Amino acid sequence: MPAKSKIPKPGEPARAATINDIARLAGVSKKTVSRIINNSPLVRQDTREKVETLMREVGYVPDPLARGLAFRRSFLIGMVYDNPTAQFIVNMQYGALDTLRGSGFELVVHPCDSRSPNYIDGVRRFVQQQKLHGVMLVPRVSEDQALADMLAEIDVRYLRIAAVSMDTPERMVVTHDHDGAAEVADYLQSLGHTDIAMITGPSDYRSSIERSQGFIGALERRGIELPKARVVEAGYTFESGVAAAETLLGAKKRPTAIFCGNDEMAAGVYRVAMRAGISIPRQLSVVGYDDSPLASRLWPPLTSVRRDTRDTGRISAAMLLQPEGTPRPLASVRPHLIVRDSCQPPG
Amino acid sequence: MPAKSKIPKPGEPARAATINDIARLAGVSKKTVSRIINNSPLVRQDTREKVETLMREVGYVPDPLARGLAFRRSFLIGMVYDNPTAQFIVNMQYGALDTLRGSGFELVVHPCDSRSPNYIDGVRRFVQQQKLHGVMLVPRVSEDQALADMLAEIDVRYLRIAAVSMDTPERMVVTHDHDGAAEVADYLQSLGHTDIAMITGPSDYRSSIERSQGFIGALERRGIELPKARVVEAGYTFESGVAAAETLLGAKKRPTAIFCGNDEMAAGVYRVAMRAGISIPRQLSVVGYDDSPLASRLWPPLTSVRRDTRDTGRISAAMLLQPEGTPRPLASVRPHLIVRDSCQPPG
DNA sequence: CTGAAAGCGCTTACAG
DNA sequence: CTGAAAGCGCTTACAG
Repeated sequence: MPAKSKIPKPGEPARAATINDIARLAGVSKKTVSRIINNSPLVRQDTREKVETLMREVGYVPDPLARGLAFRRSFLIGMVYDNPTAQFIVNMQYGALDTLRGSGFELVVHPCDSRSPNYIDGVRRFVQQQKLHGVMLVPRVSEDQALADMLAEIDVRYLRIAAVSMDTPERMVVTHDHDGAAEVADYLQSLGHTDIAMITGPSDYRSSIERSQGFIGALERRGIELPKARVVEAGYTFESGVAAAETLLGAKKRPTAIFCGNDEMAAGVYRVAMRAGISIPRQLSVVGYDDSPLASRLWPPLTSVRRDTRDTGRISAAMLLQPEGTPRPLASVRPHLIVRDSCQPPG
Repeated sequence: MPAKSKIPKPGEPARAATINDIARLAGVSKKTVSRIINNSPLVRQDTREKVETLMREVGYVPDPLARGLAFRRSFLIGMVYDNPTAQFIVNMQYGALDTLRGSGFELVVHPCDSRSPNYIDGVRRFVQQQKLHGVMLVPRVSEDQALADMLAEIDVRYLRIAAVSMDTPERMVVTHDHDGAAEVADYLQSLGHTDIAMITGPSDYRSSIERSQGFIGALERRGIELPKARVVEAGYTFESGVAAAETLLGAKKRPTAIFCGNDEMAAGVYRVAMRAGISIPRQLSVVGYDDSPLASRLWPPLTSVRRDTRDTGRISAAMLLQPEGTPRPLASVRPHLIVRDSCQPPG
């Protein structure tokens, strides 16, 4: 045994306790302490209690760096995303941290550009170098099968948040955008609208496809057909919403209601309507998706589909912390319509 | 020496190279490799080049967990904040990651509630358990001297982003909110406004104090006095902006221009003006602060003070990566006014 | 249920 | 300028 001074000399800063200190003070081997840290059942109940009390008294917390080195895996959860909506990202982070807090795990963020050709390489380096415990994949990167394949190949746990299931249940949290959009269709139909339009997000986004199909399908079930000219694809941005609205509202006969694939594009519709002197909701009803802070800042306050992003983050992180191979049903979060003042029956 | 098989058997997953592999392949000791990793000058140039080439070929990256354990310090930068504005937080994260990317450091986020009595304890645990390399303190937590004192006491590097300097230069990035607000004053005066009002943020926020004093001081220098009744304190939120605007716009004689301490509160003024039938900018000029996405979504687009948050994040992270004790002048980012359509000369 | 030995992949003294 | 030994604080086989 190397002669190591265990007693800090007076005036010396109090060194944080280690597993050796706990073992010595409790009169057990460090292996037993390790078993307790890792919740092994192979410890007598009274031994466990004695040691746990001691750890609490001393304020002992195992060093994640040392554990990580021995485990070959850190105590970090990565969040990978490529999303322009700040509030969505922040809520997702809050949610993940709600469940991580107190668990000894921390959240490492990794925004990226999924249009860049080597972004998957960037994620791989991130995950491998940091030996991440698991990765949360947020839309739209969550929809990228090549990314998921890469992660599976290097054998790292990941969780995909997406509009529909596209992986094994233990790797998915499904947000049911289809149903959220269908609820909008039902609402507009119930108000009496029949000449309805939609501004969709990019057609290579799964969320966008689901919102469009959910909306159009539900209208059809209620006997309302959406002509091709009433569906305009845009880019989920304010500017693209403006352009799409100009097309739609510049038509000889204007629709009486527009459903937008997100709130940003709905704000674009507001802008064009304002400039053209079209009154919302008197002459035009508008619905968004996201229920972002923007929705309630606009005038009139925008009716929109809320998704509980923070809860999605909570659930996702919890699934990543579960012991591997835990069988479980598909996890879901459900959107719902928040009715404000941007719709009324057609004039 | 333990007999360890260095050659992976065929079919075995290729184990990542370690410092031992590099040392053996290069024919030097691992200590020499370590010196190269850590940029020690005590290595002959040709040795360095030979080893660096090898590392590149093999794709060797030192394990941050092992280095962290030996250094007693991780390769993680923490970002601590308590801020309701999602875009601000996200931009700060982007900025920090701009400089962290490729450095081997990663960003760990830690939102918190500075009103909670034990939040400082929470930050301490976060910093100590993860053995963070450094911490970025974003407003408003950056203004909390008790937090900074705690971090100094446990001897961890931190960096404070704040409206004015309140620490040693190597620990500060100053955002000069005073000057941003003064620019607004000059602008409104130049348009001819004399009956001006201000909605301030909370008086215990340094940013709020600086914006108020900067605004009021600049007006005074131009001969315009702001009566007490024209300055209303609010809470940096939309709702508080609505309440403050009701007070200001309900007065017998309305001001012709209102400067708001942030865009959220300016959106509140828009809301009240809209409901009261007061036309912006014809009957009322409005200016915000932040230049958030909201500013350009509102109608009319809001004139606002832009702060380059992403750049602030970049600079802050860079300062945390610098070798300790690097002398340097005070770091600054400067705000500037973005003129849109929410102001005109008083009618 | 418990423990002694070896190892995870690095760095820090200490020599030379 | 370079290296052999010991250590950072944990866990994984392997024994008992």
